[in-house]
Amino acid sequence: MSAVGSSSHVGRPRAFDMDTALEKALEVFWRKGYDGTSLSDLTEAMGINKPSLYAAFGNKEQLFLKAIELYESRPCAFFLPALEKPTAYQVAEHMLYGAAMTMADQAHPQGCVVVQGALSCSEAAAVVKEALINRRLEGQQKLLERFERAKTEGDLPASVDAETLAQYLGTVLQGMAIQANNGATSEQLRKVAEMTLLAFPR
Amino acid sequence: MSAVGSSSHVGRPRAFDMDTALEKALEVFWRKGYDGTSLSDLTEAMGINKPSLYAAFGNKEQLFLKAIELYESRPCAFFLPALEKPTAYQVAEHMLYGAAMTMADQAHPQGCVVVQGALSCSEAAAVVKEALINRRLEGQQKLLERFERAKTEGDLPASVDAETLAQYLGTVLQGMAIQANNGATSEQLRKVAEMTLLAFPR
DNA sequence: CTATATATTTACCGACCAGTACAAAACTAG
DNA sequence: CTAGTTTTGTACTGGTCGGTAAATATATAG
Repeated sequence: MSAVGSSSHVGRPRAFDMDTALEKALEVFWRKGYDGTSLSDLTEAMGINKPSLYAAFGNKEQLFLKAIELYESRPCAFFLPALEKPTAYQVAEHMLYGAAMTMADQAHPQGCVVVQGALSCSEAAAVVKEALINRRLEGQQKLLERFERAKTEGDLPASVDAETLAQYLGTVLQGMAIQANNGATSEQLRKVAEMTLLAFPR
Repeated sequence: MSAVGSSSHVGRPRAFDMDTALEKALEVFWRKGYDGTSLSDLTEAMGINKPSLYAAFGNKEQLFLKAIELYESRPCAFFLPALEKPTAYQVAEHMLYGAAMTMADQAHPQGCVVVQGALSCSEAAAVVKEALINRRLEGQQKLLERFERAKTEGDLPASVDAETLAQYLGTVLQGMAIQANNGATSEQLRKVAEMTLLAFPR
């Protein structure tokens, strides 16, 4: 039964596109942080009013978490593919150059929303702060696992401390987010990436 | 004329110590950021009420800026002395180990208030955001000048790009602030500092 | 057409925001 | 003592915060 064919929705159709509205929300959170973003900021940027926002996304907190998911799948899309490069060195290389390119990109706010979205924040932001910490730690954990695999595959010496190596890389990547907020250009970040790789065992 | 001698203040004496009150304010701003801190948070932590705060410190913005000055003269006091070490390498070494020690210290909030006090923030925080960016850039500028001096003094090869070296060090130091917020220990940060120094020309 | 379901608009809620007016309190100067 | 000065506690301001109730608008199902 049931005609599939056309977009079969009962009731008044939504007058905005959820994905582009979420993009707009991400941009505001990215630029202003969770605490610094008001619902008025959001509704204005998204071009909708509050009841539509709440009906579509839950509340401010849930909207933020959905925006972070979008961030990781789009602006920060260089991360996961970099993990699949053939050697640990190339993983680090692609990660660092990808970050240098993305974080200073003038097409969106500078830095990384996972770093700066709720770093120091009010108690009202405790949930999103924890969520962002977990994302950062998960990213570093993925690096660690990749580097341990590299040790078994032989492209990283067995003597290497993979934990510290992953933490070192995480530190530089997160530091680049601050540098981008300071106004650093992609070219400057690329040079920092180069220097970072000098400490990387081959 | 005018008797100096005793504490010659006209009017009702202040019932709190401005310095310890400022310390308390710093701790709140450090933990919650500028946007995330309310005046109630501040007055509660400082043990005073709002009119006293405004009479003594101006307003929230000026209080924050004074707290940052205190931060740089106390918790972050390792920075300037590190610049006076005899070689560029030792400068970097002391800077990195000082940061590793300080940023994960459990005696106060983790990280660095100059990094995380107003990274992404509302328009109401624009002034303090700019002030913090300037502090970060000034710190990096001091590193740059120190490294250029090292080149003339010969303890850094003339071929070294001092600008990139200063930016690399700034990136790692700022990244360590994020790592400390992630829960990294001083010991972990010390290992990151060690690895950072591997890329440092001697 | 009617009934049902969803989205939109407007107007509102209590709570909290940064900041202040005012009067009582506590000190020095004379 | 009185006069002058500054800080204190209390109470309040207009504005904004995140979130919602209720009515209206627009679609589908039959």
